Amino acid sequence: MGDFEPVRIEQKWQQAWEAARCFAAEIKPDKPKYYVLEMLPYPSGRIHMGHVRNYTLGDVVARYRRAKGFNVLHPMGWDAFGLPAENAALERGAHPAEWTWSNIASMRDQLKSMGLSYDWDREFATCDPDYYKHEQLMFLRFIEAGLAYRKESWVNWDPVEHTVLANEQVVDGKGWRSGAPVERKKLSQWFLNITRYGNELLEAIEGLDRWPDRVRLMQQNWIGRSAGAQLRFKAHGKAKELFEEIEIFTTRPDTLFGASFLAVSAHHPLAAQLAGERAEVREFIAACNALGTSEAAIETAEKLGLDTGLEVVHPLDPDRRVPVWIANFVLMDYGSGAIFGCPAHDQRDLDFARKYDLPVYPVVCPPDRDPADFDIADEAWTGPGRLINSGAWDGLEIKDGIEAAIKALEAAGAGAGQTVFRLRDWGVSRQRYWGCPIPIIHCESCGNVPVPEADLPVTLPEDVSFDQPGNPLDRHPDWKFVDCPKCSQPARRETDTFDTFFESSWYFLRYTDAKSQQAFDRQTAQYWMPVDQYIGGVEHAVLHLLYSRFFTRALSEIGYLDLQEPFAGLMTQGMVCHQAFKDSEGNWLFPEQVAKTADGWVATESGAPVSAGRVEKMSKSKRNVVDPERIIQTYGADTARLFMMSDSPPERDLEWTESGVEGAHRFISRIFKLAEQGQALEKGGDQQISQLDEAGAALLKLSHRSIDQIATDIDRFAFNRCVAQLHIWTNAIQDYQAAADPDPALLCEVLRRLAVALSCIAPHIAEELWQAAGGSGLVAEADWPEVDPALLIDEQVELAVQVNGKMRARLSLPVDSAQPEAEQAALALPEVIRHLDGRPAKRIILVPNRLINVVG
RNA sequence: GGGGGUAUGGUGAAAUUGGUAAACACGCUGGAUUCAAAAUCCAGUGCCGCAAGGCUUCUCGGUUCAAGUCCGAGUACCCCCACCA
Repeated sequence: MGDFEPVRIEQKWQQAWEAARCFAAEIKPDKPKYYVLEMLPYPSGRIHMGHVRNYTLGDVVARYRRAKGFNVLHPMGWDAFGLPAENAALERGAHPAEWTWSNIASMRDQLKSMGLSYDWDREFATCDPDYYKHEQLMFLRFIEAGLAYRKESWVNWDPVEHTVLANEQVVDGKGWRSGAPVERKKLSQWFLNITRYGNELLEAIEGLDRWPDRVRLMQQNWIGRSAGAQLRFKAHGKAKELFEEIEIFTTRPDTLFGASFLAVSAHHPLAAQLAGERAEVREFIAACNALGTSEAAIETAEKLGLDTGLEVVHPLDPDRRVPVWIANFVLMDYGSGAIFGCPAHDQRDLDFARKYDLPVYPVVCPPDRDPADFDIADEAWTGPGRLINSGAWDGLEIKDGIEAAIKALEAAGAGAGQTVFRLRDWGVSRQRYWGCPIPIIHCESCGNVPVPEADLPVTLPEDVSFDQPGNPLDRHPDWKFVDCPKCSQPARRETDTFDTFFESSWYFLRYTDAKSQQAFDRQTAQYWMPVDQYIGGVEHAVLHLLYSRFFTRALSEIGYLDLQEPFAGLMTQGMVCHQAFKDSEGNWLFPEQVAKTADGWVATESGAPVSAGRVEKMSKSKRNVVDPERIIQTYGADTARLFMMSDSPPERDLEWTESGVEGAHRFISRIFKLAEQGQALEKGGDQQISQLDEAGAALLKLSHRSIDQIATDIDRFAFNRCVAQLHIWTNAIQDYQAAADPDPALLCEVLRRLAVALSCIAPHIAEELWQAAGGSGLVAEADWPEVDPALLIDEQVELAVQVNGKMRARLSLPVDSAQPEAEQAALALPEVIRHLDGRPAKRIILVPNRLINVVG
């Protein structure tokens, strides 16, 4: 056979799989279905190690399920809209479409070289009108159902990308992609009504039992439900000229008698109203707006307020007046943009009250304090206790106080119980070119008019220029000028496009029926959905994963399908990391540019010393990247795949090391040798495995156990254990082969079993092995081997023997030995006699087949 | 500030969920092979000790016949959210 040439072998088998159409999926009623999906990539141009890890994980699951008899759907496509294409256009003059499609072509080749078992017939790119036309129709249906609407609102404006960002896309007050501090701007925008499902999305998290707890918790926190009360303070005196009442939200209505001020946000309508008449208010609001939203700014920001001089009436005590302030720490977009301040039981309110010399009324007394002399110094009491100074509520626990307060408010017609969510509606308008056009026409007289269905899709014009910042669609000479579909008067197209998370919110449905004339066929989608195993990065815990859950519900509501949750199982993989290197001038160096010597790391070219930094996520800026293509060209895809699965459990970060890759390659080469040797063996055919000697019997037993254990391990995503078992097994096969008189029929049988198990992780070399050992057809289509339960049981087992809980000896006993025999054998052991030191055994604990502990 | 997680040899890690700690691999050491090297193969490798033996899962305490695993307190690092009323 000759030298091991991974690339040649791998291409050969990739062609064989394609010719046999091994991975094409279709509905098969006689098999259980299994939908494995990895988060679809953005076509940046080249695959990176994160992709390699993600798709290898998915491919192992897909190939394993196929062998186990499932009807597997495992598709791949491209999340092809997005800003990098526009940036490329700006920098290189390439049209975004051209740039994107050529990136897709090269990344497809790279993925194919990995030997992934995709049904490529279902591939699509979201920038294709054949894809996005369906979501334009969905959007119109959403509008009809009240799930999409347009409103003017304060938005997060990214000054670098010149577009609006969703709340989910603002991280630490900065754009998630550009990193630029986000500005506040008021714009008219399209929103999807995700809050309508706030409760459902929250409560259904409970049932997502095959999702990581971490992600479930993040979604719960993101949705952020809090129960409390909404209540209204009526205007008093001259305030009546300005407003009737102010509505506030609180989670602690029980502390209502502790209210010493009311504060509204600087963006509250009342503040705007006052700003019209008073310069000091205008100045204060401007100061609030200037304040950054970054972490540091918030930490150090002082609680600032401005007394409006206005007063309101306490809702449950008509004689009590409460002053109204404007405060910088009150957020307009949470609750009603106004709060009542109860300094005694809220630290922030207390700081504010001390600063502006407002009264502090304690209304909750801690359990261990006397109400008569309980006072608040500079720490608010937020713990448990009983109500005081609260009239009829005195003596109640907080929980009962809240209930009593809500009842009292309802009776007084001043408020009611209310639940508010942190989650806000999803703004989907983006002022960009490379996205799905929003199918709306703005008409002076008819308003926002949907593009008639017959006119869909609204496609992007190709002749656009990127010579200046902003939205090229808006600048296009004629694209936006159309007649109103209703009144035929000149009107204007919506020039915003959808947030790209719109596309990724339903692509998993399109895969089920990628050639459909509709978005997807309802029946077919119902067959394949939900996705049984979804795999991707944890960075999408609240963005894509929440939007997709919402979309699935929304699409069900408008009749596209009948499903609540799109992803039954979720696995979030860790990052691929590498050590970062810096030369003496502070420049980052690529791993290929450094070498380890006896004196430490040096630059290969100059020999100058290099400082080796932390092991961190591979990133272009720190140059600590390794190109998958180079690895595949050098070692082959099987090596890259095996390494990815070897050491770290999938959810943990993985450090890419050259020595680890070489270890993986060494193993693949050993398998190649096994295959070579297998070629020479006399094939078993129908011949029975002859009477086995002891070594043969042991190998057969190990083979059955390995198959059993590898199956369990893949089910649990314990791929590193699974690789360990492959090592143990392979070592044993080599030992058996090297020892005297191996049975060729047994070897073939064992090698075929090994080939099936191996085919999940290293599918190419597994085909080589399968063929050499006389397997018929392709191992990619082979069934998972049967396990003989009789071979999983030992006749003799080794038990640990402890004296007073300390390990003293080992003891070999027949399996399932009962207490009397085990006791007898243990007590006879010299180590036990010695450590008992003449004392009688008071108690003997037997853990069957595992351990015996003599207590003396 | 709130919520969550992690901590095991020189390194990545494993431990059937309370029952023989360190499987498997990397690295390292020694040996075989080689003119030499690479590759390959064999042996060793938690720590202390010549040995018998003792010690060891971040630290301290507890429960238990038995604790890496359970409980309490603390330390370090990581992640998410954050003027959320």
